Amino acid sequence: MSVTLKDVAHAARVSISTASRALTGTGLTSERTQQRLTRIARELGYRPNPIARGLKTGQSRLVALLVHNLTNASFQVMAEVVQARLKALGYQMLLCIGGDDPKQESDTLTTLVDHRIDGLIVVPTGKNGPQLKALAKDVPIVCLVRRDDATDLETVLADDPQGAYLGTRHLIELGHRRIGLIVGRQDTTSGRERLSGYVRALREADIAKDDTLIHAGHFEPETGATGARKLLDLSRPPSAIFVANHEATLGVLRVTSERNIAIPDDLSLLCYEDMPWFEWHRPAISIVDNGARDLANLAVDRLLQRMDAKGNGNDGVREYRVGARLIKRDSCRQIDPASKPKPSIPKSKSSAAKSSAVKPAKV
Amino acid sequence: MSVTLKDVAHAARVSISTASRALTGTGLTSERTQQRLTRIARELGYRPNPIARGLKTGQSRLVALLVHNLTNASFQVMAEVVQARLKALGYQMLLCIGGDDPKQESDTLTTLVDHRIDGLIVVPTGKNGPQLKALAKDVPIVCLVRRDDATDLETVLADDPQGAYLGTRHLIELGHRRIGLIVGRQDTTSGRERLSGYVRALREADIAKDDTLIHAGHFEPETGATGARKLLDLSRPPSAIFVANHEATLGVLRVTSERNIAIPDDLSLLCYEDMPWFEWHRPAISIVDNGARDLANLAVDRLLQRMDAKGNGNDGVREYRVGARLIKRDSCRQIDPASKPKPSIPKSKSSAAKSSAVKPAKV
DNA sequence: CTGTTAGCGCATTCAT
DNA sequence: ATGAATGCGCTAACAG
Repeated sequence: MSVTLKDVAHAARVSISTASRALTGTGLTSERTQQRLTRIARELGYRPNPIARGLKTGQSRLVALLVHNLTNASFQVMAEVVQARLKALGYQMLLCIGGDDPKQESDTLTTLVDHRIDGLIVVPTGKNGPQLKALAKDVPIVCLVRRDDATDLETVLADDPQGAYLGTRHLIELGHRRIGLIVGRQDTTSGRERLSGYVRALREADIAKDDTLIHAGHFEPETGATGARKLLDLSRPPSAIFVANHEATLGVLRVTSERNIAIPDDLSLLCYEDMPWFEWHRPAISIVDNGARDLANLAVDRLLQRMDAKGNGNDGVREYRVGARLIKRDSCRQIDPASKPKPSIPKSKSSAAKSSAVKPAKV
Repeated sequence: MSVTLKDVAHAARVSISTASRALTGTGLTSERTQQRLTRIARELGYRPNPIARGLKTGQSRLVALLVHNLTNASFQVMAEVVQARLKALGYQMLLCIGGDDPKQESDTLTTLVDHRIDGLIVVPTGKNGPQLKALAKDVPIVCLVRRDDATDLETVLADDPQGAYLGTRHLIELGHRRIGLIVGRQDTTSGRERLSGYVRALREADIAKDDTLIHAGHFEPETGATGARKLLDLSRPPSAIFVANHEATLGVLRVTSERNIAIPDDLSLLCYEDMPWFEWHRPAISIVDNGARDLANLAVDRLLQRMDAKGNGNDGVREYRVGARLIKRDSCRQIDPASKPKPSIPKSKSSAAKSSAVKPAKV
């Protein structure tokens, strides 16, 4: 069917191994035969067979990306970035969707390794630590967005503590003191860290943390609906809601829409992780940007280095953070203009808002 | 590193070929050894090496899906559906993003074939017909969403003529007579067909087609912005706009937002292809649903059959259509309540609105 | 610098 | 029903 190395060698009247050497550019052939072979190969339309090569070398030129879904805009961006970067390097991306389900994740992981993937970028569920750890011996792995605490895998995380802090402080600076928080499951890295950032901002502003204002739940629209109702039904409802659970955003909007709550007049709304339509929504929704593009790029960088290093020495850095950024649009308003921001709120540090600030951080 | 067939055979004290036969379930082994080998293989944690198998069989258990991007909600759905279906059958999905760029498409196609993919579902740019045609000799291919006119490949299409017709008729029934259309490039299947559906509905209602009301352009938000401005700047602007170019929707919304045009009070808006947030937008956006899920499922069905058939006989059907469906929400309003819908407008045929109506259609 | 040889792990033909 | 032998296409020791 297709032309093989043998055909090329035959046509060039050299041995098959000379052909191999010439075409893989090992530099172990004379300049002349090198060029001659390259030409002949091109003329014949020779394309190396990655399967055969893989059987010999144990590599596949396949790199897998395992994410929870493609509905989340961050995952979309990551998939596009990873695919583009890898393709440029001659790798193909195997995109897998795990649905944040440990069972699926586990199954997928094994078949991926079966396929002898050369590398893996995974958003772990956190429930397959042991397996992940075991696989890491065979293939370079970097975790993305979430950490799997049962492993010591290299991990690229958003700076969620900082992002949630920035967002909350923004609301405080606008005069809000009762700020509802809808946040993700507390058994996930981002869920915990965003809560902690929120708490820190509150503390700095001397605002007592009120647990009735905090709603943690699964990464689903329904969580947002439930949370929003709970918060709005409070005897003293919040003047602002910080939706730090991206998936929950739609649910929150449904409730405010149902109840005819005007944003930002009746309620300020700040969300987490950008989506294209946030900007076009009326009012445009202010957000904390988690830097999905930077996250993906960094993950690829780290993976490539591991793939090159071939298990040599890692430099000891196990965790990387990508800066978050506050993007003010029109869904948050100033209230209580009489009272100025508390003096206890420190002024913005210039570095805090730079999304390009990618700093390795040993944790 | 990993346990091979040889190891299993050795442990079971049989030849390697017996082990192979037993484990692949060819039925050429005794029931007893069959079970014994299966057990031993499991105990040893044996996993067949797809690379080695592939070298022998010429198959890879890899199926590729080539789409333009992951921003388009339809492509997201398709990617998720295809991945899920394939995984259930033991295939891995290779997701490629071509950016609707012929060069990228061409490159991607060749590397995919290099990797000996077992099948391909592609949303063609339409500019690589010859290549696609050539590849089709080696690997089963089905086109999705768009047809490549230079080939006679099996193609799964949305019923865009019908969808655009339904949408336009809906607006007409609401009393609109000047209906703007923002539609895709006319060198694409969907672009042409949606325009034709619009024209047909107009004709049936005895409304003269007005070319100043039609704006065709690239699948980008910018097209929507340009088109909307053009339409709204008309001396007699339309009372409704049908955005049949999905990507253009955001651009249209930006313009209506900028100009403070109330929807549906000042302008009715009907869009094409659903997105999660359309439903939560205020007002909720009425749409024509192209049935992305059905499209993907049908494409997988077709591909699988081709992969099984192994180039035997195809049944002669080259083109399949998946029904479109009108979903009324809140972005279109009745105008001119005095004048009832023209008698010339035929009543809805029940079959027309069933998205599950998947009917093969020889074209 | 080049040719010869030997597998990578598996499926399969040919014997038995 | 099973074993021995062959080769898929390629790379890499090992010789010259």
